[in-house]
Amino acid sequence: MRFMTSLRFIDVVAREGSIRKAADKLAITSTALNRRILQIEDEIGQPLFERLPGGVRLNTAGEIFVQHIRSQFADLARVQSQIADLSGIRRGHVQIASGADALRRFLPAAIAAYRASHPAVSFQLNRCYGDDAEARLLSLDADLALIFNPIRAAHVHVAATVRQQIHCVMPADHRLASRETIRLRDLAGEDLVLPSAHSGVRQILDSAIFRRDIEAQVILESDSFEFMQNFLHFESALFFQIPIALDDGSAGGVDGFDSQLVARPLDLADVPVGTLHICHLKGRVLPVAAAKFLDDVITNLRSSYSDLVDQ
Amino acid sequence: MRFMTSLRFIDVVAREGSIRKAADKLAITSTALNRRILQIEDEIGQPLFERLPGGVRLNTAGEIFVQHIRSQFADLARVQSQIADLSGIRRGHVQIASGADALRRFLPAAIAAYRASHPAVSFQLNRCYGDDAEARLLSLDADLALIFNPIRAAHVHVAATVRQQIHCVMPADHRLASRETIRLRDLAGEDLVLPSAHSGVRQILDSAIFRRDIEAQVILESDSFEFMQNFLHFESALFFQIPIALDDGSAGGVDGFDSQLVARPLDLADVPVGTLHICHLKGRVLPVAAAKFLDDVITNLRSSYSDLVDQ
DNA sequence: GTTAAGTGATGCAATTTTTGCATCATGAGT
DNA sequence: ACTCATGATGCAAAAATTGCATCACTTAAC
Repeated sequence: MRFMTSLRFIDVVAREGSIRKAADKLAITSTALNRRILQIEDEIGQPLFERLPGGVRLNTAGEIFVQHIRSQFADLARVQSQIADLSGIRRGHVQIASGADALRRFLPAAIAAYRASHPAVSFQLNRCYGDDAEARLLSLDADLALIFNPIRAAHVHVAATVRQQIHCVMPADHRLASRETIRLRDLAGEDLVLPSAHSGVRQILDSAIFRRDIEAQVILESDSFEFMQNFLHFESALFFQIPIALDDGSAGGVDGFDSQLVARPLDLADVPVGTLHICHLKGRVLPVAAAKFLDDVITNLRSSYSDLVDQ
Repeated sequence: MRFMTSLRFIDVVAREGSIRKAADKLAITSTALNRRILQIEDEIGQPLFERLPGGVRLNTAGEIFVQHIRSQFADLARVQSQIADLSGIRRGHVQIASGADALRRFLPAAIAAYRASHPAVSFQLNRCYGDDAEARLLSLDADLALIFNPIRAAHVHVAATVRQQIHCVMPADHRLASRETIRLRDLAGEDLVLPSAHSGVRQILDSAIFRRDIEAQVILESDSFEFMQNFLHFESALFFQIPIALDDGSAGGVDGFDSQLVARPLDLADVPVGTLHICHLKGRVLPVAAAKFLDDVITNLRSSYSDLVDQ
């Protein structure tokens, strides 16, 4: 898109924080890039960047303008996918920011199913925590976000939510494996494997465990669910996930280990139910591909979980 | 704005329906313009215009794209006014589509009052009927619309409404001038001066009068309220307006005639109350100037009319 | 202090892009 | 058949963009 070049350049400079670095990335000289920026600033009538000794940084006007630029790019993508839809083939690119939970099992299956009927649609998945995901929505680096977390930012529109009770995962021969539900007091003396501090699961667990002053040993902390789950086959411990991150119905674990692990819900009396939020930026018209994929996701979730709430 | 040139060109071509005419208007050769369009179409990957023997016309893809272009321009205007606001002075341009009613007295006063505190804001007023106004909002040729009419289009957001009872205007010495309210049956045998068929006032009157089969003589029909009102000083007749089009409180008519005319409301039992809608395009972020002016308008209306309903 | 390494800005020449002229091909109206 | 309009295209002139070399400046390290 020739006519967007200057705007794209400004976006890159804003991200890189330096004209020279941005120029490298864009494969042009810093001179040319510098002049394009000066020209735009001249046309706007006000500088967009502060010149610092170590580079450049957006000023307030620049923040406003760059946000405009990003929304133009996002809208252009929507227009293109809409135009492509006219010729029958759905093209497009869907960018998703998701927590590790939904990335494990749910999204791979959902995306594959969608691509089966729309092979010209490509996807980009970025794993991130709640704050990141919301920032990505705002900067239009993500079309959709799946966050197991309270939503903080006002600019996020929640398209649907699923209530997800935290489950305790353990080897099938663990002494707690026979319980229907796990009480927090049962965790006393146990070895725990916990997700890292930013995780929504962790935050719920922390507030529940610390409030009750349970004495449990945290032997391992990781941001990789896969690592933690596999670790359990070598050392007996407890770790925690929400249903969407577990195999739901599909017989046999992906990695061949899962059959030796069982998941039991934490008792609702001890640990509040969490909520998975499916969101996009408020007020935004999504590209066709993203909008339809969102529909599919909600449909999938509705068939898998009774606790789906549209909003 | 150098970087918007090609897009602006496409917009003009779409409006003119001919590359050559658009080129004239843009003060360039048709060759250059033609090539820019071919280049954009090449980048989009699909033609945007149908080539007809008498010129060009947008195809479906073009409709989508031009709508995108217009929203880009509108959003750029918003960004510029927002950036200008940072430096203390509010700059901007507010485009208003309004029926003749509000254009008479209310908008001149409202705009003058606003400009008194923000002299760097310019205005463009276009008089039009309901359908036009809604189309202008959609094509982003208008930021705000004041329509005395039912709203038909789904893309319009109604920021506020004011109920306005139709008044009958007559010479002060008319036989009906002594009545508190005018009944429709009083109009039998009278000479009527009616606004033209597209007018909201006319539509309400038509359905009320025709339903009751009143035999009144329509001696004059015009789309100019000023003409109709002044006509009454030369020939005795009845004509109709809503309060916002009449002098509200300001002593002495603008044209020096008004003191000899009186307005009496039509009885609510005969003629339903109409609604003035103050609207903008749904989902749109208005430029600062337009948003603040809208606030002012609503504040003004609230102080003048008790029947204001925010939405 | 002094130096070195990073930054953005600027004059000038080479390059690329855009523009305008002349012209062609096509279709509608007369 | 003719005229008048339209958009498309080859080619040369004009304009804009780019890259090189260099300047002015700040920070960090020595």
